[in-house]
Amino acid sequence: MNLKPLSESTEMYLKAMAELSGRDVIAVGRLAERLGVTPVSANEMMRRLGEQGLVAHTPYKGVNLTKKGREAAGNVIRRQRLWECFLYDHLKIEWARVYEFACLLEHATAPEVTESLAEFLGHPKTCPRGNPIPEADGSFKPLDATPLSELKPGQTARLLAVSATAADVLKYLQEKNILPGREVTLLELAPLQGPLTVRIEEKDVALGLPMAEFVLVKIIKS
Amino acid sequence: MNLKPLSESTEMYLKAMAELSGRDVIAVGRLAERLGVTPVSANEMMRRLGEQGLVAHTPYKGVNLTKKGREAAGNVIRRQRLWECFLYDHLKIEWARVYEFACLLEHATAPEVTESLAEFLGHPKTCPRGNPIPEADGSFKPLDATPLSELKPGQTARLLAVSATAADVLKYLQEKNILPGREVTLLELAPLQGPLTVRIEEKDVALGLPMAEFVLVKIIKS
DNA sequence: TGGAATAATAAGGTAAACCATAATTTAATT
DNA sequence: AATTAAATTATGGTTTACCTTATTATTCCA
Repeated sequence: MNLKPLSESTEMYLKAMAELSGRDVIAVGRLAERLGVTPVSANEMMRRLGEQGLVAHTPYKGVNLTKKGREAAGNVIRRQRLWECFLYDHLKIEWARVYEFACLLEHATAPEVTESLAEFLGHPKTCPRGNPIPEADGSFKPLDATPLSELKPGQTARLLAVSATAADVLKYLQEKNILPGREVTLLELAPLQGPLTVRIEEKDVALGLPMAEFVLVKIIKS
Repeated sequence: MNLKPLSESTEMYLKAMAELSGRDVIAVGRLAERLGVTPVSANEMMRRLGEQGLVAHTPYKGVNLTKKGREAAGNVIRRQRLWECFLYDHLKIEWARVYEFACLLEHATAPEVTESLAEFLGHPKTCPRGNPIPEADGSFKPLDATPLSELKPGQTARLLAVSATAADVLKYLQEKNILPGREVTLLELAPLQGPLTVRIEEKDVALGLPMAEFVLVKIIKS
């Protein structure tokens, strides 16, 4: 299938695209922002990935992963999340830092190692952030969940996953106990994109709207 | 200490130098050969590493690691060999392939991860190839051993370590059961740099002289 | 001491993935 | 329809680590 191994940079782009796309096209600008590069750089990269058949680019509309690209992205995400499990469960690395360390390792992992690791870990279904781990063939589907930002005041939900990846965001969430498995109740939603106040583990925590979008929940009580 | 992380390429050069140097200077040509680059490229790299204070280069004589370079190399080798342990003991990766996979991982391993891994593994002293694992501070000393190539016919020795790294060499050694811990007896040494014939695990095996230099033993019976 | 082999340097080139700046094109909104 | 914002393309530049070919310097050995 894949003749050449993908470059680290390529893998990062694919992963970002998979994490970003519900199913509609992705604005190249948003992608650039997420990866911390200029729109010009992201555009150049989209051309390259287009030539490799990994992404479909409709100028002025946006980009999308092709079947091949989606599969490659799934593989990268699989590796990443398996390493997250290992680092968290076995090496006892701090929850908030697991992502960044796994991100380094993911690009240096041969397929044989990935599958042996999955075996070693007992084929986990989710990473410590609660996100599902793609199958060995690269297939995956997005988590069926609601962003915390869409909760109505008074509703209670089970925290399913944190899709954030930025170290400072993860650090904040860890400190405030906003972790998968916990129960959250939305107490108040300030107007004008204001912060949400949620109750979690007996404590009240304020969350900005953008951060609340990274927190995925399943409503259990209205 | 180390402000910037070293590049992957830099790490490979340092590691190769540490593995190559008994204690005397290393000919740049030999280094180039080992790394599979041209002498010109290796020379350029030596200039760069010299500027960073990692190697001392005496033109027309050879290169040597500085204290700083040796420490950095020790760190790289430590990471590498810890991963070898993990891949072999826990992931059950084939002995001959452990080195190459660990080599990929070593460049993507943060110090926190290295130390947690060491802890997880129970602070092993040697890698599956029998080579000692440097300390957390990067210090290490070469194994006190004799190359198999220096044995006299009739002598028996305990196999301590395999310093080879090339995949095909490791594969051959694995197939012939030339592994750390085994007992070997040198049966015959053909003249003119000819092959050695050794008895190991009840079988007779022929080894070229260059390969025998990669096999380190401790003589136990003359 | 004179070559041969080895080492070093010089000069110019490649590829990937960035960058900035500026110009152009398209889309979206009023 | 005109304006503005966003996306794209064009140019030219940077860094790292390679490469080739050619030239010069040194060391070693006979």
